[in-house]
Amino acid sequence: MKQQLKDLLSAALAQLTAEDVLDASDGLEPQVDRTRDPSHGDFSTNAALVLAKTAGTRPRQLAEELVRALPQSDLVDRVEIAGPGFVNFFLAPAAYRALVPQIIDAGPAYGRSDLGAGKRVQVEFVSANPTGPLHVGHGRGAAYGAVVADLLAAVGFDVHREYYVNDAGRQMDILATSVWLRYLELCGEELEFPSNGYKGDYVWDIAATLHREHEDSYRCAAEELFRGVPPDEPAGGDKETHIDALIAGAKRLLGDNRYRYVFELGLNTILDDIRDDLSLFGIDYEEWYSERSLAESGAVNRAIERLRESGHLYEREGALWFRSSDFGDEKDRVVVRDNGQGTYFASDIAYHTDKLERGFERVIDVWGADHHGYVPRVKAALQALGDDPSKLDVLLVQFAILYRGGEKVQMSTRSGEFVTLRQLRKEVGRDAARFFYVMRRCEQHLDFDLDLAKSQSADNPVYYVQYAHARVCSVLRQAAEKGIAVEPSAGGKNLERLAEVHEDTLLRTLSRYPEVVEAAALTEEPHQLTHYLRELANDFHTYYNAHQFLVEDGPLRDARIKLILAVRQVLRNGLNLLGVSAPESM
RNA sequence: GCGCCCGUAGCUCAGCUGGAUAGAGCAACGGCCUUCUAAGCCGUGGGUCGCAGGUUCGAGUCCUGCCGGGCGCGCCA
Repeated sequence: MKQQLKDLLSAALAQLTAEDVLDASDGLEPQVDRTRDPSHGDFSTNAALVLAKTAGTRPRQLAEELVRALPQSDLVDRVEIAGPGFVNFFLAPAAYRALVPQIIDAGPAYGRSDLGAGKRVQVEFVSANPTGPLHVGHGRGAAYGAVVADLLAAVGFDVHREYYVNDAGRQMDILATSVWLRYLELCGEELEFPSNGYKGDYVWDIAATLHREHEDSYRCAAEELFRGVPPDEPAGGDKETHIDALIAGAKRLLGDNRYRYVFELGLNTILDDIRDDLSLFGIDYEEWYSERSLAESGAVNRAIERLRESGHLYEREGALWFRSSDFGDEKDRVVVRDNGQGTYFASDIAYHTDKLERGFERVIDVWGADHHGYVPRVKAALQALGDDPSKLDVLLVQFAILYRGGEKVQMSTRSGEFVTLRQLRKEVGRDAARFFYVMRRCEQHLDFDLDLAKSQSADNPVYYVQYAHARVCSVLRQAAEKGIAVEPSAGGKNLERLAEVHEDTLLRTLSRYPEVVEAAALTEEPHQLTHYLRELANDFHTYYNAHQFLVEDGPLRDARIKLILAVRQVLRNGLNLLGVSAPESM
């Protein structure tokens, strides 16, 4: 609808340009907006106000010219000029009613478009280190990224969902060592578990697997391992040097193959868990991209070489630095450490150039807001390598704070006492979790009220929307029991009987859905969709309470059933985009 | 100290990228079930849009400076 009005307006502007009322250079994109106040019509344009200055006329006078130049259309009932020079469009009621068969016929396709024209977009999200199960903090990025991806797909982009697996680096070595230490304990060795190790129960589980499959063949004496290792922090030492020494000891005592095996066992067990967890959360990826593969394929070295050749690297204090401050970063960054090891940043440079080399026209990274300081350096690297940094869009998601009984739920990752995404899903259910996570703008801190998410009441927005869907289904069941034939394919027949205010409101809301999906997709703001669905559900519940659907009057009944069929379709489509189920009964 | 994000009703948040008289939901109060699910609906009250300037026909929205809160400023990932 909005698009059709834009087309009409463009035609009028072209007409006025031809008449020399407007200058061709004025030609800006005509803007058509929904009105807030129904007395201002359905849509309005401020074109006359915007163009008046350059056209050298008064806004209201230009508005009159504009109205005169507007082509005739069945869509528009009448046009008014109001206020300082707004042109208000009042749409024909028939145009709204015609939506009902359009929605029913389109089915799941209603609201989808080809705006993206098949352009390839990559959305990388979650990408949590595979050092433990996903916790509730990851959940928000997961839900948010998934919905952004689905929205972009809905408006016609070719979307590639990707999880960057950080399967290299020290954190993984700490995990492998933690597993092995637990294994040694299972073998009967007595040892002091490092304060910086991973202490979660899942580490015991992986160790148990190792012990079950290989019994004592990975065992060595704990004294041998700990001999010469500098003291841990509680013992007055440094926890970092302590654990690094233990890692080195594990590698030495196990040898390459056995160390590798423990490492892989930990990685794969956790990765399988994450994959399973996300899948149960309704999230599946096109690709799981290994960080390690970047080093193994030489991509990291290639990226570093390209930076060197273009003169953006220098050596200092034994390390290799990237002069990112030349590209707006606040200081330069190390890419190769003095011990010869590449940094995480070096992998990330290679990863991001690889993304662009794979031909994505747009690359979206969903990160936790605590990583915001990292954005300038990645963009700097892309620019230094001659790539276009504007192709990369980093969406920073603020933290979610859980509340239970009005109290903050405490979380700490290392101690293993965190609340996992699995536990959350178990507690509030997938639907509530998915919905709550995307209810707020991503820049906004999220207060996640566990009690509310679980409550089966009107306060709970998920149930509120789902209940509207179930109610429609219930009415249709009743209709079937009464032997009332529903003919969704009967086109616009009887629809002129829809004349109640509640029906008007509902039709207007239904007509907005494609605009909402488009806006939510282009601004990467899923919350627009959750707000819309609540509104649509509200309009439906209001209608439900005000009018009987299964009335004696056959044609009226038919019209109303078609209307609520359309409502059901839009509720379904919207919930589906959010990854939330649309139950037939509740 | 520097950087990013936030500040709108008692609480949690929208506000369509600068438009017309700032909106929802909770919470409070008052109504509505012999009728398709009351997991619902209707009504009432509630605001210095953190503060001060600026930009213009027009600012909650844009620019500057303060104030308050969160996060970040590793050769960790």
